[in-house]
Amino acid sequence: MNLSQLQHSLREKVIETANASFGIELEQIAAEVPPKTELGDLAFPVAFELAKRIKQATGEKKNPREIAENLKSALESFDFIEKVEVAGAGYLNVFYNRASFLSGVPNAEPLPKLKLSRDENSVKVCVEHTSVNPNKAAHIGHIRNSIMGDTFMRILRANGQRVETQNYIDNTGVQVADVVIGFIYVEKLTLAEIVELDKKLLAENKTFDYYCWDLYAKVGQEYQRDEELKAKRAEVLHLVEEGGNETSELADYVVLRNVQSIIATMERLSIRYDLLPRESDILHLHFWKKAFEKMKEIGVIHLEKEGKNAGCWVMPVDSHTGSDEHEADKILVRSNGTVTYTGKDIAYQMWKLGLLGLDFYYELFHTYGDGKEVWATTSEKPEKAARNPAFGSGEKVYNVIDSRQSYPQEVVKKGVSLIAPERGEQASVHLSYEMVALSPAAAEELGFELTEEDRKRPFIEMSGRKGLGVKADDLITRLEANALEEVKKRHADLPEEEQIKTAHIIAVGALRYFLLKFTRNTIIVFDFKEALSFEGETGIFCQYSAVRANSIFRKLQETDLQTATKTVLDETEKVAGVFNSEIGNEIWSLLTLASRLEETVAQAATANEPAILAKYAFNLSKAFNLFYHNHRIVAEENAVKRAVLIIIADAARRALTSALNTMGIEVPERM
RNA sequence: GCUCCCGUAGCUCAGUUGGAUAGAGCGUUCGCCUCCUAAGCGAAAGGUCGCAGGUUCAAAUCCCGCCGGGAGCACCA
Repeated sequence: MNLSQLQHSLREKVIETANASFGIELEQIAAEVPPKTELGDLAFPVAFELAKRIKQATGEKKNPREIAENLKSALESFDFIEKVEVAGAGYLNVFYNRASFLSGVPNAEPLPKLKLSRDENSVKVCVEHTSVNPNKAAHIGHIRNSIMGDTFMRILRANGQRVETQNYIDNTGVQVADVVIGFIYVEKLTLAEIVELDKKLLAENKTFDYYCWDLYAKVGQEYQRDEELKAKRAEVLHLVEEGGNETSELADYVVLRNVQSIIATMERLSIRYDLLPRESDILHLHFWKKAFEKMKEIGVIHLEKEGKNAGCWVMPVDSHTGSDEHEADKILVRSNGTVTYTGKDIAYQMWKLGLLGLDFYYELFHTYGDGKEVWATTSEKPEKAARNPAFGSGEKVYNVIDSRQSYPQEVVKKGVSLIAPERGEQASVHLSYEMVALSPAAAEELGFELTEEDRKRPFIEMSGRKGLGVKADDLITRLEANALEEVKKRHADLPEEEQIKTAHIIAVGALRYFLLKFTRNTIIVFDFKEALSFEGETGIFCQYSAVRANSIFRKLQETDLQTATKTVLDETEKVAGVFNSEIGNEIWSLLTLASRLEETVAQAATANEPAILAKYAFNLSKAFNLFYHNHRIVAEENAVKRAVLIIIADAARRALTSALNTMGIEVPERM
């Protein structure tokens, strides 16, 4: 029996007993972890609730402690239970039998459900993340999106679901058009010349996406003083959308190179994709037309006859009240007959959920070093028979998009649920998160001049248009360099290749943890000092803790773990003695924390909150560091104590390693 | 104007479906490497949980009203 099963049984028993003894039917009862180990392993504050319910039902006033005493005996009969105490005003505190619990630990897999992720029968869900406009390099804000999405994908997989990861490519948007305008009208380059430029940049060790970053900002400035240039946007945008012309060919190249860059950047952070859906294909394959027909058929949208929305197809959104400035209705088709972004998004969301009745064609986009493939959508049926896996049709779709998009996401969700009420609103999840902004100091460090007013602001929003932001590759490179310096200090004897590899793992751990430790609706005000810190609550702290744990087992004989397992199974009484000694509570608390991994991963999944897992990894690391500091396993002479310590250290390192892997953080050999 | 988010230690943040003495990291002060890695460990100082009401045996958490900060509400994408 594992911990969560035990908890479940205890809960059931409490509910059953409450019904039998007092005739009260409890739906769900709270179980919590007591604030201190001395207070037990699990607490039920259920007696308070019962006292209230009894009073309501019979008018009889009962003391919560008395009620708790009644429930106590019912729980004590369980196998793994050492004792049950009534504490405080009426808490029911449960103490597990430590020795018998420990004997079950060595056989437990750290994340048994992890294996199910390859099960073809498990539920399939889609997670869309990254979706950077392919007109420039990715910055730290995009990285938050990708790390959030990638980690959430890992959490879902650890919970046994099949997950398809999609990175949406908006290749026909204005941002791309802006950079295209920059190339054609500002830089006055042809496609052939751009290709040449690209090669030249490569030779100079510069990158195309960085060049576009600067060009995009430059175009933004040009727009401010050149109205004519700005007027070209609509024309260029139209050509790009239409396809099959010189401008769109140029755009295709710009998009391709930027997408390649973004994928390379993300791979540095261990982030990969299954599919790159392209907006142009949604247009060319007329996804919207199909969705539009369905919406008209069902009557969820209507043609506005009069008023300022006359001639538009609109969908009512009841969560928004209308005003003079803003209508309560959302326009999906403009009076000129073209579809809005939100309209397209509804059609696309339907495809993701397998509700549209249309599909893309696919082509191989890229193969990662280990053979894993990324596919992209296309509009044309490929000549050779496609050997791509089936894409889309998720039971549930998670869109990782920042909170500023909450309103359009709500409209999409609403629209889809109206078309397919059987799937409802819960099929579409907007995994929203707050933006990453810059502290005024960080903005100045990047060379931006701030006004007095700006300096007083709590944060400065990043802006691709202004070229203001911390580029992802720059930050990763800086973290790697700092880590390498430290690794060289500590492990001068290691071959350089190893040092670089270690530094890379450390840098990824630092960055991923940094962006995961904040809950989703906290605005991250980026500060270089904090982001580059290698001490305190960091990914490095967690990695270091795991590395130390592993170093214990490097020092031990290979047979020591087996011997310890046997000892723990055979010497139950002596093991109990160890737990009853003065170190008992401390080592036990580490063990129970380690055993809570599975529960924590599940919690992170249901709460849609990766930060829960990050906090867990940090707390587990902290607890292990304390344990490591207090006990010398290798030198321990008492065989039983040594065995207990070994089993606990092993449980802790397995749980920690799994937790970190679920966050996409590796544990290096040495650091 | 309307909707949503935030306000917890000097700073940055956690705080489970309401629960026991409100926690962590950084910073400050003071200790700890003859010992499995000091990227570590320990100790001290630091709080009117924005303000004011309400519900409850119990409120940082739920409700109402204020105050302060942010985002969104396009025939833009």
